[in-house]
Amino acid sequence: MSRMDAEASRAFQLLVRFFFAQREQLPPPGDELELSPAQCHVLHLIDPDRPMPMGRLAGTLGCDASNVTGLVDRLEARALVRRRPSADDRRVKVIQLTPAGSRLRAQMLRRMTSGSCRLSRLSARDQQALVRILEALVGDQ
Amino acid sequence: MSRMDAEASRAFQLLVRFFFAQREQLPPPGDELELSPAQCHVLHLIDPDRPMPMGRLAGTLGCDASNVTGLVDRLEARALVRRRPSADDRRVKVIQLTPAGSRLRAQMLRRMTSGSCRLSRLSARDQQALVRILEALVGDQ
DNA sequence: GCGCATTGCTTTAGTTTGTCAACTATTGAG
DNA sequence: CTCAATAGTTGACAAACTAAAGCAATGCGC
Repeated sequence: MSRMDAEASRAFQLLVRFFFAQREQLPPPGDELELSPAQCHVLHLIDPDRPMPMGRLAGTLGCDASNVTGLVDRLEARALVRRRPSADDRRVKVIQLTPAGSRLRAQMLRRMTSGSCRLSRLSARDQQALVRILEALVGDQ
Repeated sequence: MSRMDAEASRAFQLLVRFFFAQREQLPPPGDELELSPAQCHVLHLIDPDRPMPMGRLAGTLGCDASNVTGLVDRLEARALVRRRPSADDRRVKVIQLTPAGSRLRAQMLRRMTSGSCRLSRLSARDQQALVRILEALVGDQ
């Protein structure tokens, strides 16, 4: 394994570890939030101001479309999300946060990135560097 | 939301996106590897030279111990992993890669961190910075 | 030594997550 | 209009996960 690959391998390992560590402080179990990790991700991905078609959701989550159907079913049953037919294409259904969903999302984001959280204990410099590097990694879109 | 929190929130969002993007290139479906994401993570976490007790596995994955039982069951059924009683404490079972498991792990790591992969397209400088920051984040252990 | 709470793992039962294949409805190309 | 492609749903099933109960080993207090 070359020098670069070793570095990449280590970075990858650390990213995975960080991901799981972060998961711990996701849904304080027994809380009224009570969202599964997958549901958190869906909620996280939908900007309150920019509803998202289910297909794009499946694409971003890297999973089957039929899986998204189930996820959205459960979120819709809890009135956190609404299916709306697209004006452009009647096959498409756009997922929109309800006010309750929007509130819950904000609360979740606050909880994950404030005070007690690992991320906010980094120096401002390191936080910016991290964001810059990650943006390069995901292609920014 | 303060300046710092915005940065942390963005970093978190990017991390999740990277995680899902990376997942795409995990198990080329229909491949002989044929590992589920969860199985990949277990395999990834076990260093061939340093077997790991199930409890620590559960801790790192941030999931219930009984879940790890199932994961290890399936890996053991495919002879990628072995349960061995610990010498120190007979309650503990340490998980050890078999030669086949070790080979598969190496192959997986190679595939995820070489050439085509996003991580290896970062500059060496950025790779090192990323590793340094992530180490601070996960506490290094 | 003896009790007794604790720890590490498994089992059972139940939900959620995820895949695949088949289906419906809509779209768009020819 | 015909036909292939696309968006989403359904049904059947495997895998991932949790909570609760249970078992064996540990270790602490006495």
